[in-house]
Amino acid sequence: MAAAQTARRALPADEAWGLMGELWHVHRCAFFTAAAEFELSPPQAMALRALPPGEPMAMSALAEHLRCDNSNVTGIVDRLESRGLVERRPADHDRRVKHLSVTADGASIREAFMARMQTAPAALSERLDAGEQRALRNLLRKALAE
Amino acid sequence: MAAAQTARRALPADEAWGLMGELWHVHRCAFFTAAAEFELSPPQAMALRALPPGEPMAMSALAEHLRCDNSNVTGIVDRLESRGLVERRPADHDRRVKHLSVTADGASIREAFMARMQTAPAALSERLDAGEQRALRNLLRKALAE
DNA sequence: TATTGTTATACTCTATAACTATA
DNA sequence: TATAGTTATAGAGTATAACAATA
Repeated sequence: MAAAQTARRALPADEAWGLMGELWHVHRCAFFTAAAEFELSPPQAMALRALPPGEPMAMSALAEHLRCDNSNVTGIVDRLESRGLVERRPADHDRRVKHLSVTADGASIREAFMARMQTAPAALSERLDAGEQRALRNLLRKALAE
Repeated sequence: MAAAQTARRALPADEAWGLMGELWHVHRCAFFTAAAEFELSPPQAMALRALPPGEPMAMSALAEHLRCDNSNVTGIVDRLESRGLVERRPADHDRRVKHLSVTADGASIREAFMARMQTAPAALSERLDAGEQRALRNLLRKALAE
């Protein structure tokens, strides 16, 4: 039992996961910084990211995506809507459901925000050479395939 | 300019970073779930993680680590202290400074929490074979060296 | 009756500014 | 006077429960 735990803990995947935790920290800070630049709170930024232009989403679907209760989404969307970044519309098939979609302003901020987020930190782009970067990308592609 | 941006965007490191964003999401959920299991709010869990047993830390240092204002730390530590997980003590060299340290209970919860967090998700431990896991670990070690 | 979204409530996190107690 | 931490205040996120409109 103890031996099994030790073996489990010794998996390179676990150490890789721990190292990714550090990158996670970096990513987290990058996310907060980028969100603040656009005057978005973290949940607002997550919501905007979850709303690709032209793909309306129900409030409950957004709540599921944000992993929070429906009731929270009301306030988060209220604030995005008051800034004119998203809009609500009753769904055609069921008038209880409200469909969210990004406005033109929202789409433009969304794109700028996501472009800002997609630049790798120096740890990746400078400390790894081109071949190593490709190797890392390929391993992650495989891990996340499907 | 546009060409340079395109070149920059095409770096494998950027794509790797994007893929890591997905893993980040997984890690984020794992973190929230693990924190909730121990009835810790996310900032409380981050604070506990920042306090290795036997290494007291000033309130302001913890604030810096959590990247929030000093005033927030007061409340976060209040709640941890009321559960008996950490304790405050005026520092010897300067009685304005308060040193935080985990109690025995705090250290035990901290260890369990961190053990819970260090297990890699299936995406890493099952979809990659042992050699690939080692390769991933080595690349991340290099990226994060020092 | 069941479901979608809202409202009400209570607690936590967050930043700013004013305060205290030390230095 | 300058600094470490606290308190006061206000806004935002969170969950639970009760509610409205619709199905």
